[in-house]
Amino acid sequence: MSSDTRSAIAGEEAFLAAYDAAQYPRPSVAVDVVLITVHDGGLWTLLGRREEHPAKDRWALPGGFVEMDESLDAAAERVLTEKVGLADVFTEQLFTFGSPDRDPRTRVISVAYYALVEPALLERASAARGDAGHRRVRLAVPWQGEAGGPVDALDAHGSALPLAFDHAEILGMAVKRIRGKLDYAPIGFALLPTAFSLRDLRIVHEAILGRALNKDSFRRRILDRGLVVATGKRAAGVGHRPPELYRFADRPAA
Amino acid sequence: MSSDTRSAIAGEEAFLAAYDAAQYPRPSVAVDVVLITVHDGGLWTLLGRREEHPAKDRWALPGGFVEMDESLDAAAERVLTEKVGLADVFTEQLFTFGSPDRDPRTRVISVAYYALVEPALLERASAARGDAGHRRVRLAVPWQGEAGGPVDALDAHGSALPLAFDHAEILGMAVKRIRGKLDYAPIGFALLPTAFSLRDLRIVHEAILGRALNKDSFRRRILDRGLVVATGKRAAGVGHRPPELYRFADRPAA
DNA sequence: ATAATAGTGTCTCTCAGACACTATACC
DNA sequence: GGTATAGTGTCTGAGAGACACTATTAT
Repeated sequence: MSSDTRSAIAGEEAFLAAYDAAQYPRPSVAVDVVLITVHDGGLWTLLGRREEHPAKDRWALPGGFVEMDESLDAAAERVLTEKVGLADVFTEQLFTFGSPDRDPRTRVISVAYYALVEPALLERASAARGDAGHRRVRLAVPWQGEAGGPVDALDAHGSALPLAFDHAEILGMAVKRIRGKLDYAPIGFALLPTAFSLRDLRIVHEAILGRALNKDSFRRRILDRGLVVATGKRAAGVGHRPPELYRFADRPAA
Repeated sequence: MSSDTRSAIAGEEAFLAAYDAAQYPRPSVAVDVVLITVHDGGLWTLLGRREEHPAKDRWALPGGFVEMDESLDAAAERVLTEKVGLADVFTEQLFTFGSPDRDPRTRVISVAYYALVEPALLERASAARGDAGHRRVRLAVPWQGEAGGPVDALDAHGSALPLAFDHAEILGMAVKRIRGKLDYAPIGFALLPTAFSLRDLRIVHEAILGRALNKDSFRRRILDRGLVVATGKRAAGVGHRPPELYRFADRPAA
């Protein structure tokens, strides 16, 4: 090690020792997770009714503050495990929301994530922790394509639930991102069980895109890309000719 | 106003008055801006040599801490004005980087932005504030398509500059995002002056994508989409047949 | 047998790449 | 006139939509 390098490191150590992290005011940083599933031909997410102020009695995404020693990804995973009871789920960072007044308590910057999960898993996780108050709710997207904008969450009667903070915007950003990504990334598979028919996959795509797709060219496009592999099995008891079941090519057979 | 609503608001006010924002440790939040321009057939960005610890003598993106009363977008704009001397530039949020150890001082979460600017503007801004130490440097992208990964910044001799913190990752994310967005968003125009030839636009696209494009089908694709309008003017003094100059259809003629 | 969906074959349309050809300003 | 690039016309191949047709299972 050169003398130059040694003195440079000593300089840095001295600097760090003298650095006072508390000298500037700092915001709180949270993660919020948009958990998306496809069920009954539509998009659903998981929301919890807030029992405390602020935004008491409004519906909010599962979230939590980022610990000082965990990465953002780790915080999102922790929220999924602790608040929803889900692990090993496809999760990606979405966008960071940081309006100064988005939370009335104090400055809270929220790093939003989205996660994709098959309906059966979400159902099980949601039922197992019903006490936490999280409920699966249907999304109503009021725009076409990738226009973007806030998205409503509907209760069982089809009325829009009151959402906390800017969570309608976060939901909208999640839908926009997933729609855009569907074209070139194999994200449909994260929303399906290991074995699925091409019809299942098409319904997932249609739910994400919010429009009907051509049955024949969808089939050909998916098969031509080689992303799915036939399992040789067929669905049973469907009331008509049973479809071949496929699996995602990068996922080992069950 | 109902009695219920009144008491709910009183409850929230009491809650907020009692809320102690300092009870949990909080990270610092910064914005870093990847300023991208196309020049000489390649991608360039603006970096400054750090004069202080940490990462002294390494090269860093222009950035700064987020003030408590400004939005993230406003912080990015402020960095562009104060540190680079640029205003009214196409700017979008890129990604948020939050590894616990990315900055040795303390926990710093960085919300990265990218901005697109035409080379003449950047040259002027960079020259006018040469004292700040920001320099335009060429980017070398070591991967094809949208594979992603860190990106090198080269000095005048073509050697990679030592970059501060995780800024090589941030640069990589910016290139990846711009490559992906080029297909469906009219971002090429932000990198060109008001009037430009289709050749200029193609060179911008080629620099972003890192590969050559077919001249004829590029021309047709751009014209068919109706994104550009002929100005009726032609370039002069180019040593060969002068091309028609176009302008972006959504931008008024100069 | 009927209903209902799975799955195939084929035609057309659009679009991108390839390539040949003409056009035009500067030297 | 030579050179370099602008710009056009046309062919081809890939891929998506449309549609007719056959296949197969449950009832």
